[in-house]
Amino acid sequence: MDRNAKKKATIYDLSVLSGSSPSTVSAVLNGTWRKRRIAEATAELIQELAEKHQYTANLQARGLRRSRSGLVGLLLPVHDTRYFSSMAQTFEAHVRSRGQCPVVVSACRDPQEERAVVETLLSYSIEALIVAGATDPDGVHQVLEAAGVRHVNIDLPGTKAASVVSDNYTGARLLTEAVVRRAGSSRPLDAGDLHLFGGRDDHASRERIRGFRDARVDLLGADPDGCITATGYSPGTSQRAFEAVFARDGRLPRALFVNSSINLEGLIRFMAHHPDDAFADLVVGCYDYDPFGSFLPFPVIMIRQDVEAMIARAFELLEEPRPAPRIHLIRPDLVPPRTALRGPLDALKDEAPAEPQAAPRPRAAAPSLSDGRTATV
Amino acid sequence: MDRNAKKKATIYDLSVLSGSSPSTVSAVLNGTWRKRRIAEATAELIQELAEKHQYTANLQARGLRRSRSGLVGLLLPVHDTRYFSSMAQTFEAHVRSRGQCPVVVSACRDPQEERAVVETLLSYSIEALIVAGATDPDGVHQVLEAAGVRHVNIDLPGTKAASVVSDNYTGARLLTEAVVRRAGSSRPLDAGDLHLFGGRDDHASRERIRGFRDARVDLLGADPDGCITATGYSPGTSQRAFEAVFARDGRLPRALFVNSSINLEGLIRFMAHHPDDAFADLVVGCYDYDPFGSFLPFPVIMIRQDVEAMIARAFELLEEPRPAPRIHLIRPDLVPPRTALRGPLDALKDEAPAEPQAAPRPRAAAPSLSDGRTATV
DNA sequence: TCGCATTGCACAATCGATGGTGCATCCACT
DNA sequence: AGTGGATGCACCATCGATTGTGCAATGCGA
Repeated sequence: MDRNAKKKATIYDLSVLSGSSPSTVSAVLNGTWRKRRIAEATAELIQELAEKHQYTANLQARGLRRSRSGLVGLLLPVHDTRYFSSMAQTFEAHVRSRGQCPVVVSACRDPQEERAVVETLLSYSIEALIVAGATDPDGVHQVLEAAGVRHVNIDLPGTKAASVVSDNYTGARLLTEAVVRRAGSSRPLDAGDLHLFGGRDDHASRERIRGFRDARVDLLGADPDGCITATGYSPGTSQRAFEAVFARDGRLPRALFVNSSINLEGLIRFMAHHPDDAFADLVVGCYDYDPFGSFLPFPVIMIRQDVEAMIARAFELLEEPRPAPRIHLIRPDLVPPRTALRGPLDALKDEAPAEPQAAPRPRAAAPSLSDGRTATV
Repeated sequence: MDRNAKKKATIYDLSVLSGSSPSTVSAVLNGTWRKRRIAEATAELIQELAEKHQYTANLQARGLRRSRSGLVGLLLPVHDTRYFSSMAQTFEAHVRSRGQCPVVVSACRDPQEERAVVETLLSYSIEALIVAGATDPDGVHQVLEAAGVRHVNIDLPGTKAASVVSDNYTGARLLTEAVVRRAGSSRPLDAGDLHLFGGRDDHASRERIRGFRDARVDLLGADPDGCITATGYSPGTSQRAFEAVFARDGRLPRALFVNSSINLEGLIRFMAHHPDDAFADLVVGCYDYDPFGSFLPFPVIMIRQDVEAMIARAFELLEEPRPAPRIHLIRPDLVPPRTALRGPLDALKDEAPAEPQAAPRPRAAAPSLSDGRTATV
């Protein structure tokens, strides 16, 4: 209640209380006290006092002194995608299990913002950083290298640091093949019936486009122009791209390769404005897995990037003293339409009552919200 | 390249280089130099040197000295949900626009973890914290209050700090009404045909259940027992709950109120194992909006919590010197089936090429992945 | 009882930035 | 020349924790 924020206890407070010196207190509380031959009794006393006064170390001071912070960072392009949010979820679990503190920040795919965010993290003596989907991984690398901070690219590779990347070429081939097979099962598919939407000029998009083209040549015997539309990673732009093609051709292509779930959002925006028969025949392949995206009213074949494996590999690389700046490919999985996969949330302990329970009826008509503590906007 | 992480330049380095004292350098570089009557020429010299040597302040040292860090935190239960990931996205934009550094962490709905995470953040002299969907907001409050750190609950209210919460009662009524209307339009709906799944014993669930019950009585004239199954916020548990009801009744209820998109994931897991006719008649209302969830093959009416408004209000409250510990309700929106709403990603500048572009063909059959820098897993 | 090895701990420097205080210097004016 | 007020900056303590070093007290054997 008091605004007079009671200052947190410090080792100096405890040193006065215990009659020991600050250095002794410090040693006891950070576990190095045996090495410093502190008597067991002294240690116990200090630990009790610490407990009693709710001592917690000032990590800025510790970080300043040790020039390391216990922070491990994940730099994302954006949060609001199941691909990246599952990455954040997985990342946090990994960092926690190593007793460190995860920090997740996003940089909006803006190279300047990426650098700025990394500078900020560096100023907090971050210990390691996973750089996910960075627009300018090498620029970020430069900053991190100069500061001597370990880092690994993930999702989009750089040329100067180790990178963990989905096998986008193989994934795209698989996806294209699956889409062609599915769309061709009703009636023969023409090469011109298969379009790719989404992506920009980044490594992932290039590889996927390459896989798409190769598979199309192999399976449909041709690779006509005008069937690839780069829209960037933006739902709005994607929607407009679909609208444009629809306006031009009077219909959507029968088979779509959608470069990411963000672009798939563009497709459903399009969908919201068009009658169902625009989708009657449609088969979609989509890079990135989204559980609900897998259950749309038309068949959506997805590629699930193996986020768990990618993060695990990234942490292995962070362990290595001098990881080579090469690309580590992780094979993604093809996900048939209407498939509900488990995700990182399933790993959470005790997230729910052990067994589904019938909810108890409220004791009375307790208007728990109408007791004067509420307001409406 | 060098592993010998060149130490970052400090004000002491610059003080030697410039021939001024460290305090002068400090004043120049943090903008207080006019107040300290430093000569313009001195300031310019130091600024040039700083630029040249890429000086960036050690924020841990600054934080230690000033006992504030420029960090603003968001504590989430989980990342991997569009509701919370959109909250993170919105939060970051707000914090950035205030020139501070956003930090997003999750605590897995575990009260212990919540406290621990907050302790950690406190140790970094975090300046303010938004506590979202905390299982034990008052426990968290106690820790924060003791440290004198401003904070606001969001999504789930506490009794001791200001809270910004969706109007869950009204939202649930709206949603229930919409579901009943929709499901009843084909043939009359019986009160027993309407079940609620999901939630646990938290404020949001209680309010939603209250709204659900009230609406059901109003519209269907009864509120039979056994139609509410609390599953917690877990897809797996939800799935099992649907399976159990299905096993018992041989079918799903015709109308479902699903307490959150996490529970809706349980429904699609169920769906993946059952033939389509189990869903022929189904009408679902779901709390939380997920763009893809809105386009499932059966009608899904959703409630979109106004994350933008909630975050905005939360920041207003953080401004206030002593916000009262009351609940601020934000009205959520009813979202008809197959609706694609804009989200925080739409606010990102220049996320894509201005106009959809045809992708250029690769210059050659450049096997950019087969140049020896790759590996497959 | 002397000497030497432990044992147990205190001292003080240090990490980098901040900000209150105070001391020269210079100019203007009487 | 002497006084007074700017002007421009240096000095130093401080934030809290860490860690190398050193010294008193104790124990033990000779």
